[in-house]
Amino acid sequence: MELVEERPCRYRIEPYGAMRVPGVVFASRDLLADAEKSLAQVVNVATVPGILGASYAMPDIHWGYGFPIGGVAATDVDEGGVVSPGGVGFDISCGVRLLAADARGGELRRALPAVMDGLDRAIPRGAGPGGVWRPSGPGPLERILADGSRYAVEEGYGEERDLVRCEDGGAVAGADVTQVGERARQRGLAQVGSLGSGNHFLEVQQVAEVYDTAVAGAFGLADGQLCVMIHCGSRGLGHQICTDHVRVMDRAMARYGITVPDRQLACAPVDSPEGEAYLGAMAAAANYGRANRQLLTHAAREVFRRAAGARLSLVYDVSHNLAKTETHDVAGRPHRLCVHRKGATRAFPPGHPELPPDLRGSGQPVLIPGTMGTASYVLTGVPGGDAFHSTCHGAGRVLSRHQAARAVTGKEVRARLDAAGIAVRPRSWRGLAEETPEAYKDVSAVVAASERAGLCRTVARLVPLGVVKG
DNA sequence: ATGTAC
Repeated sequence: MELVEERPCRYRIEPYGAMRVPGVVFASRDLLADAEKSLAQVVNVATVPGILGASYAMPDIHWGYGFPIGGVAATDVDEGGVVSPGGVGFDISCGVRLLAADARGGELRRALPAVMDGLDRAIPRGAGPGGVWRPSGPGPLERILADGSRYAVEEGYGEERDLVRCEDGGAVAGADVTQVGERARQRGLAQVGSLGSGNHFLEVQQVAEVYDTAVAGAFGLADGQLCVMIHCGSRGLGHQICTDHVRVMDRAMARYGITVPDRQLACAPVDSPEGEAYLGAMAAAANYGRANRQLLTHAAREVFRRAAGARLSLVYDVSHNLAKTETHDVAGRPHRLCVHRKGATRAFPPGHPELPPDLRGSGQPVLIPGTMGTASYVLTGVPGGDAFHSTCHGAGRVLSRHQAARAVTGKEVRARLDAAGIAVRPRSWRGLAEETPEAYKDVSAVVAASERAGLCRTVARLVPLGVVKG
């Protein structure tokens, strides 16, 4: 694979074979060590029908199902462009929500153990069923799928600002609940308001450094401020929807004369029945994901109110696993695109019409969850942002779960976090070992490369005080 | 990521 360095942190793979567009990789050489398999996936994605611009990879690229994680691919809806479930990923609408407390870290130091104990009891997590809210039947679940966190707020689990500061105002349009299968519903019913496992977490954090005071202020953040970050997705419901629709598309591809170099790139035209069915189900899963984060927000707020007398206000909520219909100028003409972001975060620039009025001047908040025990970042979109206004989403694994669990025990990880002054409330020792920081790339290097590549600007760095893990 | 295998 030949990577041509166009400028710092921007490499190009010239089209060859069935590639319709080049590959463009934003990263430093260091971050691309051992990236052979995922770069081959960048090349594969460049062959999908209707792809426009390039097959993009973010600095945190790693191997995924069909499409790389850290990949962005936009297809032209009006030119036979396809949608692919593999371009979104199994955890549909996995994303991050950041809340700012009306207190500085130091002010709550004495209350922190009680807050952590409260969160330990209040936040359902780990694999399998269990959530803060059990819908009373199919009716309420359908409302969650159709209206996302708008429904949760309507039911009393939030406030108006929670919708203003959430991507898409709390709910993606176009959810089609009839495309959510029975099995997905069954799995979803039991998991509303739960973290899940793996790299998902709820952290109590403190703003450790502000790089742009004005933008941070517009977001509602200041130096020393206490925050809560929630990283989770659509649990078994999104996973089941992905499984179901991949199967349908795998069978339908031949009918549309589509050939792809890897069956995991299964796709269908955006305007085909299969494409519309997937997008309708995907939107429903996205709404489930937002409602999930909203209900966890409510649970965390109750804990902070009781244990510390503190309020939590939403900074932003943004997904990093989603396909969106967006209009972008390409070669001087607006195109209606299906933008797949898989392990990549939308990063709208200042002035973008879809931003709420109070964020128009600053750009969209981009939330980057760090590895357990390390920093997380708040970034913002920039004018002229490349890759259809997208940037990185996190650190990215370098050790498999098995390798990580062999390298360290959960108790060792806990001891290290304790020594660093970070309170951890794990669900399992094994899970803690699998998430040890050395299993991941350095999130700071990922963020630095993203900024160097011109994809975003760094606004603030947050460090954890307490971690709630699945 | 995921009822960590259909």
